[in-house]
Amino acid sequence: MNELPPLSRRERQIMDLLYANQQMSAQDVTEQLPDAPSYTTVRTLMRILEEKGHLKHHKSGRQFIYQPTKEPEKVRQSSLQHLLKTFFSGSISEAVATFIDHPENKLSEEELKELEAIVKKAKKK
Amino acid sequence: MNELPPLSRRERQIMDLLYANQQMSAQDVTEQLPDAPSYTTVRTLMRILEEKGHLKHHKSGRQFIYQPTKEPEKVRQSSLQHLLKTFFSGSISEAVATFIDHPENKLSEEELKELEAIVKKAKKK
DNA sequence: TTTTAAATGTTAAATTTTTAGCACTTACTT
DNA sequence: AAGTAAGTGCTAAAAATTTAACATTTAAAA
Repeated sequence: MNELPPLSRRERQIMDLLYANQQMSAQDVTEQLPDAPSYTTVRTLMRILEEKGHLKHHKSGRQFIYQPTKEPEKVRQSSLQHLLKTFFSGSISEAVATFIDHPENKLSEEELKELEAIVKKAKKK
Repeated sequence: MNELPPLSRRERQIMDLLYANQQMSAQDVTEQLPDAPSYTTVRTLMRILEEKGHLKHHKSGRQFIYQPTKEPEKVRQSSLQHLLKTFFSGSISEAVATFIDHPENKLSEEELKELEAIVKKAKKK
């Protein structure tokens, strides 16, 4: 299973929003979509995404609340892999280095602690 | 400047290859493209990408060698940002954690060292 | 319970993307 | 220098994507 064919431009934009927000109505998506088309259009696209198996929905009041079907963990993992392969020679540390290079991105206290823990744990092996 | 409209499916696939490989002929791309169409088709797409300003080329013998126009550093940065925002609540450490969770991804000696250095440097501030 | 506003269902046109054929050019080979 | 294989230029059809109008249903309000 898995290995659905790649998404179109709009489909990708919509799925990205859904992954970031966990669950959204067509309304929500319409509001957040860059260069948004009409509400009707967004609904059509989301219905298609559901037909293709990328989204599912349940009802809340009279509206449909959509969410991604695939396990977030797996999608995160494979998206990260793809990014690393495409832009960072597959190296996670190179990605972190790039992140920090950017002046706007400072590590929060919390993130720093978490990174330290990760490094410590990895060193044990 | 910047802010070119989002790429189509095939365009995205091709640009990803170009970012991963720095420079490629249409031949190279045709070989590596998933579910590849004909060589002629790939050439057309790359010409379009050049027209849109995403690629440039120079000649080598009789063939065109293409490469991305935008500064790799900027593209890396913004792709990483987008991924973090979409899948990791914007947190780089969460991404690293996810990376490590996956059994196949162990940190190489080198990567571990680099991560340590990054953490150390960040702690100074 | 009736009304009504807000949702979904259905359908189809417009546009963009994707595809590739054929003509032409050009750098190698002999 | 002529021939040829390997490339590019140009063009257009086919397919997929993107768009949205209009009809219908449905839950909430009066």
